[in-house]
Amino acid sequence: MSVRHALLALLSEGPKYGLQLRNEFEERTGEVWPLNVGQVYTTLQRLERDDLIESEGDEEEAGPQKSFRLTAEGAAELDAWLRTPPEVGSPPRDELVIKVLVASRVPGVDVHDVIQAHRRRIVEMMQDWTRIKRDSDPAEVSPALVVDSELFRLDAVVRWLDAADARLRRAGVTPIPVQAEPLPASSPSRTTEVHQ
Amino acid sequence: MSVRHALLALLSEGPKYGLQLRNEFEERTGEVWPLNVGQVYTTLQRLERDDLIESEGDEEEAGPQKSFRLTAEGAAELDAWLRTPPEVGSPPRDELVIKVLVASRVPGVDVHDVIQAHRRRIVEMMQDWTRIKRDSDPAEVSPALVVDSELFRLDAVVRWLDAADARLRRAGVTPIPVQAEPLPASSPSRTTEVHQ
DNA sequence: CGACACATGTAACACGTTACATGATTTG
DNA sequence: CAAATCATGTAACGTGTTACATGTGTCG
Repeated sequence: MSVRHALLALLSEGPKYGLQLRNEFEERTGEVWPLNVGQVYTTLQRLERDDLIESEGDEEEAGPQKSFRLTAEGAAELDAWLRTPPEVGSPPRDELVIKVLVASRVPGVDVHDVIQAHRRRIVEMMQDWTRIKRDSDPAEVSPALVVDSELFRLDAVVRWLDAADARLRRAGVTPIPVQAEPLPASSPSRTTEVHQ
Repeated sequence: MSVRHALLALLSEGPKYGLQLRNEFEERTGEVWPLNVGQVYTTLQRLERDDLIESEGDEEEAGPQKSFRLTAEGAAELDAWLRTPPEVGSPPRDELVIKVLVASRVPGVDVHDVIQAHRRRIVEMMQDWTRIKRDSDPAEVSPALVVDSELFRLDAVVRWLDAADARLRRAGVTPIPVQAEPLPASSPSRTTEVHQ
């Protein structure tokens, strides 16, 4: 739902058209979050369908640069979105957490290897973002905020990986050996051809 | 893609059927991440279509409890997923970051109010999760890992909100006043009725 | 029997991504 | 004029959500 409301917010400054909205969105995020143009148009269609925006086609009938403007309903929706923090509920599923949870029970896989491999990559990413932050214009606030958010997020991931590693060691989790297969005594390179 | 691979991982322990997969998934996440049964079935269909799993319908033709088992291809896919850290690329769009980015330019909205309102809610959530963690069985590793990940994540959000607040103050961002409208001298309670 | 849980599906929808198609306008 | 860029759209696909429909087995 982020794009939907982001478009409403951009339109609160005045009427804009599709490509312009995409460009301004990417400007504000310092090109870190590219936004597909197609999605802008389909989202605009849905917003117009829901009467949150109107197309500025009152006098001029068609032509390129089809502007949209906020309706009163749209302004209210935007206001509610900005002021209302998210409800308490189930957090979104985190792929890395699932990976670690599940890795400890997959035969032939060592969770700690998985954790360390990911930890190394996350640290690399943090170095990349730090470099980007260092080389960027310090006067530009928005991109700095985006990079900051990513750095804080990745830092939390590293901390969690360390905590998870420790917790799993404490619990004595050890790799499950790969199942020795009932080989038919021939064809030794078969892996999972269980079709009898 | 998390569910897809999670199902592969669960199936790596042996053949399972739909409902069982959902139950085991929720068991491991301590009911924090509920998983819709419908999604399990559609995901299983796709996995079978992609030859990553096979249905165990060799002898018995139908009946409830339709089991699936990993194919060699599925085992390889699972292994690759577990060992391969994510590619460096654009991080996912974060709704809260977009909200803050965009709030500073919406007329009549004070970013700092938005930030503080969200900060309060996040702290509340952290207290909730801490309570859940305290009241849960310390021997159960998986749920603790899930709760930890959420606590680390929320902590990072709070830190970012504080950093963002400071950065925006430093940059001297102040609220944009609501546009005084060209009123028709009557009906003073109109808000956004721009239709002339 | 009737109600309830188990078990498998399907339909409709929202959102996101990539890719392609089509005009209009500018510019070499 | 031809090519590039601007601008608007559409199509296909994957993933996720909610809700509904349908059987089957068990238990009071």
